[in-house]
Amino acid sequence: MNLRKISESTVRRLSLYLNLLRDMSDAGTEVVSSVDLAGGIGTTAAQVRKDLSNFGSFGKRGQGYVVEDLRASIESILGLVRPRRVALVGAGKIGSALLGYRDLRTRGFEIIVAFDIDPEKYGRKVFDVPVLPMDQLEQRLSADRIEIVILATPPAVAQEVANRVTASGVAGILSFAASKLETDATLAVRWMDVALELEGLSFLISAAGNEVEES
Amino acid sequence: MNLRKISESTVRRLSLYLNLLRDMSDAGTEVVSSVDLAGGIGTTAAQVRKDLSNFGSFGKRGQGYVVEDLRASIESILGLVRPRRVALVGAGKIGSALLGYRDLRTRGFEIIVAFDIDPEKYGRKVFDVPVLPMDQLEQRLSADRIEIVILATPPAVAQEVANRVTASGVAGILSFAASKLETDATLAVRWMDVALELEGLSFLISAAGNEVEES
DNA sequence: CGTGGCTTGTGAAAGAGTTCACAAGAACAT
DNA sequence: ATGTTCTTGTGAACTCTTTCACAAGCCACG
Repeated sequence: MNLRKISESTVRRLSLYLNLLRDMSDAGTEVVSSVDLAGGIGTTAAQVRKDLSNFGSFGKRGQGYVVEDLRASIESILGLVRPRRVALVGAGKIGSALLGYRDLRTRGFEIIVAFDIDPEKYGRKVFDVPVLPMDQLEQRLSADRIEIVILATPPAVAQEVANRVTASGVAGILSFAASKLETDATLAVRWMDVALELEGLSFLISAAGNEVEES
Repeated sequence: MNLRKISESTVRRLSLYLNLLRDMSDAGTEVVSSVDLAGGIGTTAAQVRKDLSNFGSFGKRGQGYVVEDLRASIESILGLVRPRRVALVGAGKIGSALLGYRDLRTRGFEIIVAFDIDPEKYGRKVFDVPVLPMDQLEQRLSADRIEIVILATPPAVAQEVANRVTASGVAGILSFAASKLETDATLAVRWMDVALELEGLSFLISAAGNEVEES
């Protein structure tokens, strides 16, 4: 084993393996091979083994991997031994949808609290999560030991919220605002952007027509 | 110029350039250099030029790129000359949020129609988009010449819907269901999964503690 | 207890993607 | 015209990721 730089693609695949392993676990499967795992997520067996080999040796030669054990190992690698404490900023359409999204909890993320500027929105609970006014942000992020913030605000205020969040001990941000965020290098940031994914599809669709042209 | 295999990362960056160029266009900026573009999305100037060089030559040496022209060129590359016709399957929490998400339209995607199995949901309009029962799916996908389907159904039915969609001339699917989809190779598919992104953040957060260990 | 069938873990090779570095223009001033 | 300054476009070098291929190990069965 040898912990170096782990690539983003490897981490992404670890998540996919984990999903698969949880399904297998529910289905009662006890042992799985790298071929099965590869087939289940659409990659190669060698890739699966290389991915895992970054973190140690989890299988038995000639046998494969014990589903429960590998599941637990990957959960540990991904830092999911206990539920992660998450907060949501922006209880608009997307934000509210996330509050009701039960899959988050089953996959190890607990939305503890939400924030919004709009008095129409704060002061009540949405799907059991209290929505608070923005002026309580810093205070509650620290008090509730929030690790990750989901940013579902209009793009115009995303940067400002990101700044306030950074100062409150939060370690990661998942942003639904397309705009780039300037943040402290210690803060992990990811983006989700529906339009960007659709643009990717649009490109593939057009390319299918135009095809290759060497020059 | 030389159209080969374009990498996913390149396409992703093209989207980011496009966003930036639209903002610049709105702000009245007329000319932009590869350095500016790189700074705006967090990459290097060489990368910007390499990305663009896949598709032709869009700038003037010594001068940079004309914002309006480059914007139009990238829109054309991404197949966004006219709005893409999109349908939504599953008008639940996430689905409804998407129907109200105006950014989609401004970025070139028009949700023409939505579908749901639940009689409580179909038969009305949500944010001006008609929600229809599932049994009209194939018929309307063809009639409305839908190019892309957004899948926001429970994971259990995602595969079944994907099958029905494939048979209706649709070219791409954007799925919010974590599960893998078996589809025709001609169909372009992308996934969005909040929990997967959170898992990626969780990994980075843990890694920050454990740090590197060479062996 | 040895042989055969199977699957892991991993160096080495191949393939992709990114960065470097510089020649080829383009505008402008003198 | 000529020189200066600036920025693109692009081979070549480099780095990172994936694939290949095989020794090492485990189990079952005779």
